[in-house]
Amino acid sequence: MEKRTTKQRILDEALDLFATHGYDGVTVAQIAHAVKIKTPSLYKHYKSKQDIFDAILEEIADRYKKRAESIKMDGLDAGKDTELFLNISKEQLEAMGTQLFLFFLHDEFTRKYRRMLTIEQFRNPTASRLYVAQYIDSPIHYQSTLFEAMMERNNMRRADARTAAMHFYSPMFLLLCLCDSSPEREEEALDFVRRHISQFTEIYITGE
Amino acid sequence: MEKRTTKQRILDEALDLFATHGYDGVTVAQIAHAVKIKTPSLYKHYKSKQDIFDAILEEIADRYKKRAESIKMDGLDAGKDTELFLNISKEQLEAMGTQLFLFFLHDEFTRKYRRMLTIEQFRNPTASRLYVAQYIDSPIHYQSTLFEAMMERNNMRRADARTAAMHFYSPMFLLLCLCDSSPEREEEALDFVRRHISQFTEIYITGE
DNA sequence: TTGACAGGCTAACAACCATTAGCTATTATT
DNA sequence: AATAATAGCTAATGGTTGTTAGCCTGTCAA
Repeated sequence: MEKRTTKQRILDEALDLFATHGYDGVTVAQIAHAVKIKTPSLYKHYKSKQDIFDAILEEIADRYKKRAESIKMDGLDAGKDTELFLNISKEQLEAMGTQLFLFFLHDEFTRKYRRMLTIEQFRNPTASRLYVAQYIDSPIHYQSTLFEAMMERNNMRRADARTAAMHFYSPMFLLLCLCDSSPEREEEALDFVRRHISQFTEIYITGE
Repeated sequence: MEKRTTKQRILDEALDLFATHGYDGVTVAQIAHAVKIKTPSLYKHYKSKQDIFDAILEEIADRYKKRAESIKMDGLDAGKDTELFLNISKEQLEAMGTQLFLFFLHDEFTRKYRRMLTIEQFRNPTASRLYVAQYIDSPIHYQSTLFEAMMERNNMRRADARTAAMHFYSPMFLLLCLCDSSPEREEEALDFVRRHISQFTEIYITGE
């Protein structure tokens, strides 16, 4: 029963357009054309252009909330992943990192709405909140608790965990920005990610 | 004689508007109003709205080019700064880093056009090129040559210099993005910058 | 003094935009 | 079978947008 309703297709196509042209750079006619219906038919599903935009933001917020909850259910925050990190080889860690990076880079929905939030963050307070929460605060907080646990067990060089988290995450963030802007440099970015993780573990992770 | 010509004021006000609303979110009437002239008078100075935008991009490219040239004239790339880094205390380094960060954050022109490039990078190839060059490639390249020199003189832990450069720069980049989106968190970001540099030097810089 | 030009203005326009009204066919409910 | 609701369509509208035409005034060189 959960096919691919028109209402959902409107959101998908609108997101696709907003993600490169921004809210003001897209006309309702363009959205309708992408969905293959006539412009006025859009209004059978959403009461305005702004309403479509808001629905996309809501969808993003929902997905984020659900993901955050599922993380908290998997043991106290990063508890489960701490175990993983402890008994992992340097090579496995590198593979894990690149895989995560590739997911963020390639997953179509993730990628499109990251671009949309990047564009809209300066004029839409909700977009700004979501952008900061998802791409800055949340990853750093997650890595932070992970590293704190590892430091306590002496699996990691003792230092400020939040700073270490930033040292781990921010290169990924920068390379994600690079790839969003210049997708043709993906391979180069990936190479950077690998060397980054490798060098990070060499510096921060104790024992072999 | 180089007062503040109307032609230049148009660029300034247009940049101001483009930096928060994006190209499509700004009307020529808004620009004219900000300059305190009537809309059609704009066309005595620029032949179209797009022409105004292109002139801004050109101005950005010019400033960037000049800065790059002046760096290269100061000895071979980062040669001069290498000396500085060698005979600098940890505290001085920290102060230098925060000062540089604050300049990028507070300098009005720098800040506005960074925001504009952020918004326009996905639909304008020139904006994309400038964004990547100025905020990713150029800083990393600069830090890279600096670190290479320092490693050769054993002033720094030997490692891949480009990766080290990313470790040094990317947290600044992330925190700049944070402040652009949430200016009220500047103090927190600044604290992060300090701890980052402090932890970085502890890890990478040899000797005291 | 004359004349060219720069730089402002008002008036106007065609194109485009988001949105509404109202018709119709299909589907679901009673 | 009758009815209501859904979701598409065409046509139209009022407002806005970028842009042009053409007028007027002050400046300055010839």
